Amino acid sequence: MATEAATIMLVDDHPLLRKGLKQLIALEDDMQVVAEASNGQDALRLAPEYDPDLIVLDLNMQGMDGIETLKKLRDAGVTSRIIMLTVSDADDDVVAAITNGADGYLLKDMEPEQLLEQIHRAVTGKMVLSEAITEILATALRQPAKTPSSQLSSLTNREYEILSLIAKGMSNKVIARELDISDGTVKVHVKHLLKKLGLRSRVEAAVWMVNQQGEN
Amino acid sequence: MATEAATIMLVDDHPLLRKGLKQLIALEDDMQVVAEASNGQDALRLAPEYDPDLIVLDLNMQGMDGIETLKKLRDAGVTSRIIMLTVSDADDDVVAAITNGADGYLLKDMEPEQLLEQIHRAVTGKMVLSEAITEILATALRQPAKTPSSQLSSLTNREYEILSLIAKGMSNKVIARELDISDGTVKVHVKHLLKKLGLRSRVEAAVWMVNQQGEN
DNA sequence: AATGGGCTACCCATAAAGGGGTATTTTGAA
DNA sequence: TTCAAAATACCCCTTTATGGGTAGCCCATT
Repeated sequence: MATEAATIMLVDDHPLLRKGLKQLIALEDDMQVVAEASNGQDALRLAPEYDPDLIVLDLNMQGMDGIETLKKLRDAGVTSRIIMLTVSDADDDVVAAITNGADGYLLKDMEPEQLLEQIHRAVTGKMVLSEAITEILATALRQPAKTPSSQLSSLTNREYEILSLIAKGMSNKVIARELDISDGTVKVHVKHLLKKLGLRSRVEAAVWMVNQQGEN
Repeated sequence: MATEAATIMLVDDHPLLRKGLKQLIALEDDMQVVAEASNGQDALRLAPEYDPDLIVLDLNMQGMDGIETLKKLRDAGVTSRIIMLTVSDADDDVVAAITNGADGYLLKDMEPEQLLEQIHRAVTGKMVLSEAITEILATALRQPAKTPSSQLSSLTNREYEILSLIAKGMSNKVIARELDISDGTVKVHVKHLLKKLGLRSRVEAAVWMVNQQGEN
């Protein structure tokens, strides 16, 4: 990476934005765009093929959204640095992105020079965050009660109940019998609670919950 | 104990369950709840102080679990009769409870009347077991070989390593990449470690491991 | 009356996990 | 050196889990 130019893949469903970003990056002789994708599926296919140093991922895409793509990329073993690029500064998105393995979160309304500089920093392994984003994260961190990544309080009673049972190692079927509801319904609650907490599996949920309980 | 009401201590981390059980016992004029604890530590402190005739001990508690609490109580010289109350009918738990000095093992899904009757029997010195439990014990007795609950020490280095990663919430695929082996091999190790520990799923394994780590 | 959240339950699909087996290679201890 | 355990990797199969959708019902707020 020292002598060779850093490889970058762009993932955005707006051709114009990709083109602009590509030209912007082309100005730098130590970075080059080696792949482009207009959706999550293509990104998943191309990432392993090109194994870029950096992936710039749009958060707001049709179909598979950025967070979802991010998750799947990490699941697929992609170790490239990944920064999210978006117009949105929704708190939840930021937290979800970071907790799902994003290395940065930049807003599209940044000045091009600044954006380029941040991409530089990202390539060198630093976590990059827009100023507005750092505030959001800082705010989230200042609230000691609920952890940044996940709000236990955002769960409904039922979801919390089911999370507790997961943390005892129970399967959906067992939980269903325990609560006297169908296992399909349990699945729905699990689905929702995983999304709310930004976790990828019941195992993560169980571990997280147990640690949570242990701390209090 | 003949003329006076039998004294009982409840140990369960669910306040609701304690309350319900307490009210249930309050219906009987020959038994009274003299102490309550929501965790193993409190139980260890209160047991010598109140020296109850009977201790009803929840198996599935956060932090120090029921089995561990049971061991420590016996180690501390507590001679009260102790019955385990639980939702779990995991074979190993039953065996572990009995071999560690429990005088009974009841399931929480019993009918209240039946539960009360069993508690009565326990106070009078009889060993009480849920029906489903007796079968498990019988089966276990037929296989004298392997020791009760769970030996971390019986795991190979690789198995322990993988168990630790499971306790971090990782999937087999992720673990495979982490250790640079095939995910099929990870499955084999998981299979073996679950069998050795007498657990039914990676979630149980994760929870068990996290608790294990928290205690040490 | 209308809206929305929460709970229930199902549909569909794919991915992950679990449990049995065989087999090769490596490693360490007898 | 010989043997057994450990680690690796695959085969088979079934079960669980996950993620998307629609939809009805209840209840509270508007």
